[in-house]
Amino acid sequence: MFSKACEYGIKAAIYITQNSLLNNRVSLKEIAAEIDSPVAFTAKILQDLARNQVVTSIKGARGGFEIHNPGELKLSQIVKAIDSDDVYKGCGLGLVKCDELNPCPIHDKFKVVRENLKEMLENTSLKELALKLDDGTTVLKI
Amino acid sequence: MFSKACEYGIKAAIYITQNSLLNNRVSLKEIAAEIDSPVAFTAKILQDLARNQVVTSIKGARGGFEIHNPGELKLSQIVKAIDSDDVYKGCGLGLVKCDELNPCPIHDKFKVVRENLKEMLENTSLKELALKLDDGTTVLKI
DNA sequence: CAGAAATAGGATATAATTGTCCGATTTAAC
DNA sequence: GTTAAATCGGACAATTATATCCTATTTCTG
Repeated sequence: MFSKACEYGIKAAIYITQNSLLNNRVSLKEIAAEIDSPVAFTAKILQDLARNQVVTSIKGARGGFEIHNPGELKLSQIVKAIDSDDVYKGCGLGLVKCDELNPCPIHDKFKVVRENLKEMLENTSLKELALKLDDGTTVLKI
Repeated sequence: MFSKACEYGIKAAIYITQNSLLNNRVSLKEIAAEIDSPVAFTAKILQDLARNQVVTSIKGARGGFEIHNPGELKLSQIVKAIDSDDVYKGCGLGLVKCDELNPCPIHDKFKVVRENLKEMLENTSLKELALKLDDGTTVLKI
């Protein structure tokens, strides 16, 4: 469904949020360890998210990553920044001009799924996901 | 959502079905032309689908491809054969052991989407999709 | 039986994704 | 100011996905 980069990006954002809610800045190394991802690859993804204003990066000693608007930040923004919004907006068969007027054969059936995914991504905030980590009901690795 | 190979596979299966319903066997070249896909790559995908008993391949002159059970054949079987069923069964964050007991943070929300996709793929027959091509309400390319 | 038309399948090429390495830069702390 | 701890960013490597090419094999047709 999502690329590996996007999976890492979501996990990283959730972990950063969990810590930002406690006013706790986290480093790349710590993030990668906590979400079980390759450090340098995760660095690229976080750079990308920083360029897209999803996370705030602070350089230098005691630097790291923060998320300032976890309640307003939605999963859709992360997915869009990393994978593009084709996953929840594009045609299921990859047609470029698939729409109501010129639909592909699975258009109607796929539209429901796609809308469902879109709503889910647009309505899920990073904050609510981080809180599930806080109360120990969910995990980020294994 | 699906790989390119899977998109080609679905389109090919729909086109083959449309013709099999008319007792019309179709060749690789014709399929590739009709769904606008690279010929040799499409050949590999059709081999794969043939190995998985999704399509029947007939070798030799006047050979080609057929689908014998379009009413019973579901999209899920094609997706599973080409992309594996992880798309509609796996964890949204790629965790190997994500389940009700040890869920990832997006587990509950993603489960709904995944189930939705799964139902759609398992309930959609190739026959019904081919019929939409027949009546001209849908297209396979552009 | 010979020839042509078709799929099968192995080898290879190209592109995209995933992952690594290292030097440059920034900044806090002493 | 110097040093250490960070991110940044460019170059590279490995892996997977996509795509092509060529030969072998099968089978219909004449």
